[in-house]
Amino acid sequence: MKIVSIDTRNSLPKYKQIVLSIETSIAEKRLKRGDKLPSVNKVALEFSLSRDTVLLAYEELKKRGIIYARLGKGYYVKSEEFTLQQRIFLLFDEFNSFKEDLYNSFKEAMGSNAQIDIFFHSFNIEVFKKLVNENNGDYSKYIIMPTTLNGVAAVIKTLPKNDVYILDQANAELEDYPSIHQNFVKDIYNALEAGRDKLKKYNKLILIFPPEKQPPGMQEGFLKFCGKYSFDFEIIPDFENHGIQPGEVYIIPNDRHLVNVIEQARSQKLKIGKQVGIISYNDTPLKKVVENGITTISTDFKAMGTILAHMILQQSRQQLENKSRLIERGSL
Amino acid sequence: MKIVSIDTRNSLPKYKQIVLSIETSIAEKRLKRGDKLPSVNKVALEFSLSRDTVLLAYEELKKRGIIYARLGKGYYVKSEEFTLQQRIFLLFDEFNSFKEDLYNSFKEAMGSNAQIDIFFHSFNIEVFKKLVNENNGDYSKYIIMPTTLNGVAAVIKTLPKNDVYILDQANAELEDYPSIHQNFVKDIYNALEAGRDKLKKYNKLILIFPPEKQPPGMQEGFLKFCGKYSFDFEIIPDFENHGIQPGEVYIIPNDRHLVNVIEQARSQKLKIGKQVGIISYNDTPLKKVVENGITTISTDFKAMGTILAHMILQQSRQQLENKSRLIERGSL
DNA sequence: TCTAATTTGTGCGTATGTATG
DNA sequence: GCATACATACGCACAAATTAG
Repeated sequence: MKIVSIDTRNSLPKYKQIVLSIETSIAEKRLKRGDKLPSVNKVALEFSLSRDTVLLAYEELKKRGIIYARLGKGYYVKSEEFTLQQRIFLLFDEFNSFKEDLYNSFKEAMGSNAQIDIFFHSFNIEVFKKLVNENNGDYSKYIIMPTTLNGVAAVIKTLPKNDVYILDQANAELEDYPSIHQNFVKDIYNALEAGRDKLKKYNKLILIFPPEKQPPGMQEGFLKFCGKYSFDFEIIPDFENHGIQPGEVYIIPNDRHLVNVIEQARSQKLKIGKQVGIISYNDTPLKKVVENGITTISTDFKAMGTILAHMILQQSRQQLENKSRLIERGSL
Repeated sequence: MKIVSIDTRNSLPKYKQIVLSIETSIAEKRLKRGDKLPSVNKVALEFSLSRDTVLLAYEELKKRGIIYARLGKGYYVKSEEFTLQQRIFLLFDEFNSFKEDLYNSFKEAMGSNAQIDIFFHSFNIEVFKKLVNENNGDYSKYIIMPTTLNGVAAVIKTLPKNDVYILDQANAELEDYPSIHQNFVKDIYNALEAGRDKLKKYNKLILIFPPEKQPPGMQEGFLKFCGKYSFDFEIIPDFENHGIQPGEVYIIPNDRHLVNVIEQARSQKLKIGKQVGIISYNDTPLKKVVENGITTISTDFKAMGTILAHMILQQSRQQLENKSRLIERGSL
């Protein structure tokens, strides 16, 4: 990694890019107090810049007290303590309430020295491509939630490799990038296993699974569990006027379906938690108090945001699985 | 074929001819992403135009996201796809689930020919100022939710006057701008009046009101209603280990407090809708099925988004109050 | 001690976009 | 449409300090 790097596509003024890249080098400990910076002439020559542009950057750093000059010798690092302003590109799939916890905890953990811009691709690859292309070069970090979109890997690879983080979904083509994601296969399997004692009083598992929006791993883990423990099962894409048979357990990723199932159960006078079981995805405060509480399989989005921020601040590059658990309540 | 060409006999305004000829050049691949446009001075000189005319054209192209400027260098092609007629700057206060409906209905009603970028000021005037300044000039419309921040008016006034829309809050200093907002005073007053028959079986109204986050009008309307109909009342900033007396009605803008109140009522074995009343703010699907349904005062955020989009598409400049209503359910 | 090469420091001119009146 | 001040970027010339030979 070089001390100075500039990108002509970047809309940031060149002298500011130089300032930023030197600050980054110091923050990442590639430059330490007393180290000599590359000379003005060298930098100008290497990047085909005017001497004055480089000079402007060095003067700026001098003004901020980060470096000092010795006439006839060179520029040297004076201080390692300053706050580096980060600009973060955060690309979500869609606007929904589960992003709220993630965003807030991420923002909080990044502290005041980060500006975070949020974008949504809405499961549209063209929008995805456009957003990535148009913002490439303008940010210090790129955090991307690719979800189940096809063709994302090629687009992501056009971004600066060291500044990209993958959120929420693992993907074979993106395994070189640091990431924090849910393991959907494992999560649903483990959750069902954790609730197996309670599942025994039911005789059929039904997954409400609209395939475009939900990650395929969910289905895979569900099938794996049903196979292993010989449960009768069904996968339906939607819950519309679907009568409920006593002894069924519904696994419901979407909250609108959850409301439908509860209302249907009530209209059939079926006791939730006795004759019908419900497992919902993603915990929200209200689920604690619906009926006798709704059992949820829940990834801790708050933790996801915090861990992501730490990974960025400490420059660690890991592939982490975000913890998920079964929160047992009265509905199972 | 030149990049820019204008025809004085043409009735089309000169700046629009420039816009059109550059768009054509891009469409015909004579200009590609990253290419430099002829400088403002050159074009002005070549066609004997005022610098301002050329500037107007280039600014128009910038607003549409087709080109961008590098200070001291020139204008460059940013995007080769410019089916997008509108680029919209949407500045929210904070990320929360009620924005979801608003955003989705707005996006839907704007149709495919709009790109919407979302930002959050998090109730911080410095962040607000920075976001507005940095993006001033890059968008065709600016939609802003100023909330209760002081000093926003001066910042907003730096934006192009005809392209600004105010969301969710009215403000005396911003009354010249088109807006769609809740009338918090009227909404809570009318809602309570609508539910007055049911309120009669209770003897005290309690508003849980953390003053920093909630609009002051809410408190004003509450007090007005209590005064007019001689209700005993109390305003508390938080609900922490607050014992419930039978006969109390809680008006709860925040959902975490809602959960606390429900749990407290249950632990005191008080029947919600009989001995304790609850009115919650903002409807969500789950509130239909909590207890026997939670009565909510709810602005239709979905309608707000749709109306906003229509206002923009039809270039109407009105100050509208968004409709709000009391959704009566079992909790009152 | 002299010289050449390297480096910082200073000054001036020109071109371009940005902002304001 | 015109004028003016300002920020960014590039290029050239020259002075002053340091270092290596």
